[in-house]
Amino acid sequence: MARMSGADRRQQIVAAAIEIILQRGLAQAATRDVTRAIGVGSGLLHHYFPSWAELRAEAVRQAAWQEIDAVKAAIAGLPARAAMQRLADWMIDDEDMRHWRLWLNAQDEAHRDPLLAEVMNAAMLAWRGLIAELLREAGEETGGGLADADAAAWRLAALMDGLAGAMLVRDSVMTPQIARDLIGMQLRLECGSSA
Amino acid sequence: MARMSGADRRQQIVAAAIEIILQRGLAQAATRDVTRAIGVGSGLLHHYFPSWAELRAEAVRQAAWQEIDAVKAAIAGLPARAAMQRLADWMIDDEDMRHWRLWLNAQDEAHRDPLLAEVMNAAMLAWRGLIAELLREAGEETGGGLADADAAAWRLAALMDGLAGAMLVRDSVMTPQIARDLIGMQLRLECGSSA
DNA sequence: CGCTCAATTGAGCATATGCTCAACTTGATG
DNA sequence: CATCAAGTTGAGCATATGCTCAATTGAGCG
Repeated sequence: MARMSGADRRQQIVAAAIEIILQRGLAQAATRDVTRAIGVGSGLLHHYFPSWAELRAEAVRQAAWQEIDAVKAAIAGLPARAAMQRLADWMIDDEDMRHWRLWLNAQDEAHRDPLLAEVMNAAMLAWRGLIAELLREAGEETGGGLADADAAAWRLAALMDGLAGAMLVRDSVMTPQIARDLIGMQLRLECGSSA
Repeated sequence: MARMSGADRRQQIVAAAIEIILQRGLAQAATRDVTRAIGVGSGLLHHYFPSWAELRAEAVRQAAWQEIDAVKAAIAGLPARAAMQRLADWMIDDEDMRHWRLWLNAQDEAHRDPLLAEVMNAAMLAWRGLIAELLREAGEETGGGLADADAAAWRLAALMDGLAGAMLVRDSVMTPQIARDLIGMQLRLECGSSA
């Protein structure tokens, strides 16, 4: 393969790793898949990442934060209530459930891998923080409500995780449309029945 | 190993497989772990189960239904509202999250394994059915409420899955106590604020 | 006793994995 | 041009996996 600067190569490896992990799952993805995908020797991967566990964790970290940033960008400027709905739609419309596959897979694997646990705890914190902030703003818009935005954010985040998990099972009866409605109803339960 | 009847041996293998899967995770559990655990040759396992995928699916099936039956037994006779709370407590108090580990791991893996998908779809249907039934009964007790018990059951089941997923991540900030409170609040949101 | 057949064995094959290391290539620098 | 460090290679080791198959064991039966 052509020469590359260290930083570029490193980033290319991470990007390839994300794709492979999406295709094979965290547990089945292998270093060889990554090196073959970008056409480099196996030694090169280990030159930039001492172990597969570290590359894997870095791949999940980048994928997770890319997703969080993308959602932030998608809701920027919207009033809080609309932003909340937009956020839910964004998660549901996700092509082929790309991000959910990685997110839930990583959450599951984080049970056995300390590096992944670190990454996921940070990402989950940011994710709930984003939701909580929107809920607080939405509460102010409506004038009254919302006793505990953090608790409501926990419930909404967990609900979305749970519905996504159900959606991911092959031949599941859970569809994006049903999920959207269930989340919408939850929003009304949490914020009061306006809108 | 001592001789055994076919049926007994088969069941012993499944039981051992459940333990191994709990320890190593679905993706990492191996036939050798199972045969070593009960001290039999590798050929014996394949005599009863043509492939690891089938044993694995059978193990998950039995574990899932054992859990559902155990919950049913634990809430038998209780009034619906109390039964709902008991069900939630049962899921949270689960020692070392044994059942949740297997449940969420299987749900995640069901994305790549058609056999597991079949098993999980059936188990999830029964699980939501149990919750929906309790919610309907609880609605009658309280006299009024509960517009859509099936939708509420979806939300409660998904919420529990999501919270359990968060709890499973190493060093997660989610604790059994917080989860219990969040589920309790969800129950009040769904059923109206009585109790 | 011998017969039969289900239960059981375990060496072994084909394949896969993470990671090492001595050697090679190449661009920049003086 | 020579030098040198950084980028890159890939054969190979140790280990692990699912599964096969010819051979062995042993309980029950006439």
